[in-house]
Amino acid sequence: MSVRVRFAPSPTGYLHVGGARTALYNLLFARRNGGTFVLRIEDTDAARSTDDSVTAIFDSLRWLGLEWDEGPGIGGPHGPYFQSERREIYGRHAQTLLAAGRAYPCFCTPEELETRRSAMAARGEAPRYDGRCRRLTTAERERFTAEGRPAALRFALDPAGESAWDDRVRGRVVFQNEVLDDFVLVRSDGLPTYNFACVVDDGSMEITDVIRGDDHISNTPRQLLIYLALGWTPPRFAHVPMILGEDGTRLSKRHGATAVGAWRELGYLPEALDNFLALLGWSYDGRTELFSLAELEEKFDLDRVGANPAVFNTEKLEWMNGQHLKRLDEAARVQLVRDYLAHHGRDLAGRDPEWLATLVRAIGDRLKTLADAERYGKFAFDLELDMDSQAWSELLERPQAGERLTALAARLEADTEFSLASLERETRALAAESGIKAGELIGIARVALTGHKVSPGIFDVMWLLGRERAVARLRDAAARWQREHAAERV
RNA sequence: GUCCCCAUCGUCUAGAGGCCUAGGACACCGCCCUUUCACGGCGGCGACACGGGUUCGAAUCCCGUUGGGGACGCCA
Repeated sequence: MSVRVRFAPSPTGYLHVGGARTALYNLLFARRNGGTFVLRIEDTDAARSTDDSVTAIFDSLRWLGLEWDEGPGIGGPHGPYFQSERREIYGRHAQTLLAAGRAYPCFCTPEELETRRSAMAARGEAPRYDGRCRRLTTAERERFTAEGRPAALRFALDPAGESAWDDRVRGRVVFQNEVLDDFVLVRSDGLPTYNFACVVDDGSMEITDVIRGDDHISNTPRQLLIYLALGWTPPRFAHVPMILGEDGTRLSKRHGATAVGAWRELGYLPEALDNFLALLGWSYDGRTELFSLAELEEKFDLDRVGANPAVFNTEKLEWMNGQHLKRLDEAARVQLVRDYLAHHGRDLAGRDPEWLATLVRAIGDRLKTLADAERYGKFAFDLELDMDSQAWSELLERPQAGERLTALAARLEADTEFSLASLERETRALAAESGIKAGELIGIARVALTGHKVSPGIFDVMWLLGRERAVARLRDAAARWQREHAAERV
């Protein structure tokens, strides 16, 4: 039987990195095995599900390159792919269980259940359903129903025996059925609960392998029981470990950027994020770390997914993003930078394409994220210079900096060629004539031209600014230097 | 509290009884390259949680302890 896997997010927020990794593993497993990757939206909780979330999840998945083969917008033989549109299907299977005596109506109200639960907790007992409605006589049931009391449907659990499975990442996992209780299958409003909907859907969609976060491990025995009660063969399960925040606790909002969209905004590449996420729990050979999505599709293997939780390490992601950026050819890199800058409010429409290409080339490997293009290109984008105060006070300490900047300004003004080569020639010649090292002159020029101690190569900087602006900035800095020195001496 | 899961450098990991004086990567620290930073090269720091077994031999297998995580909802 060919492999069928699914990613089944509930649309109650943005796609976060944990979900993205689960989706990625499912897709990789499907691709590697020539299988089908299904997307299903688990929106049975009407109060918390939103259309915006659905859209955001689709966007993030597509951005990451995780295109589904079957699901919303694409269709397929097992639709619909929104749980909210599958009520009749759940109802049908609920009837089957009811008729078979594997489920029974429960008339307990949420308030009653809550009261009993807290009483049990106070006594130090595990909070479980006490089975009260299971013991109702037929007459009582009929009476309650006639009274119009709302009923949920509960699973009639046999506490004997155990539920176990061979997990593809953890090996054999065993639960004694007696630790479970008569859990709810269908809520009194007629909507299925997660466990029930999940089994009905995975079963009817012919899912062969369920790959999900290990926070679902304790749901698995219940789901197994439902499969059996329905007379279905359960899929294979693979529970992948959670992704934790830097402090070792479950990743959440307070850990900063956790949404896939947030990383996109920060200038990260989808392939870098895929690569990084894939390695959070999976390894190829312990040495190779850089993979494109295509390479992951070819090499991913569930057998090499570890069982221990992984901390999301932003620094490594940044490094990896830089590596992916480096591997791009220049045209692609320039295009990404252009799009990113435009998206973040930089109007580059009037710029010569070659100018931006030169900027990107000049930034070179400093580009770890697309946001670095803004950081290192700011000196050239803005008319006004953004002077770093630390850099300036250091410049102030350089002997004769004012005179040297003035002299450099004169050289540049006279340089009719104004090419990378001529700029370098003129700058080095001036340094030689002044009896100082080129590095000294370049250092002060860098601060004068860019306002920072770190920047792209200085000749690129000059060229990117153009003669007029470069000369003006050198003169401005020279004047300020003289002024502040004069003031100091007084 | 009950149940389940996990346990190798700060972090991600390799390791499936001898190849391990435990390998790689990020981060960090030196040195080299160099106009700075970054990139690249070289080197350094740095881990088998603990205690019992099993075995000629254990990071690897078993048990326990400790620590961490998760689940105990008419949420998913």
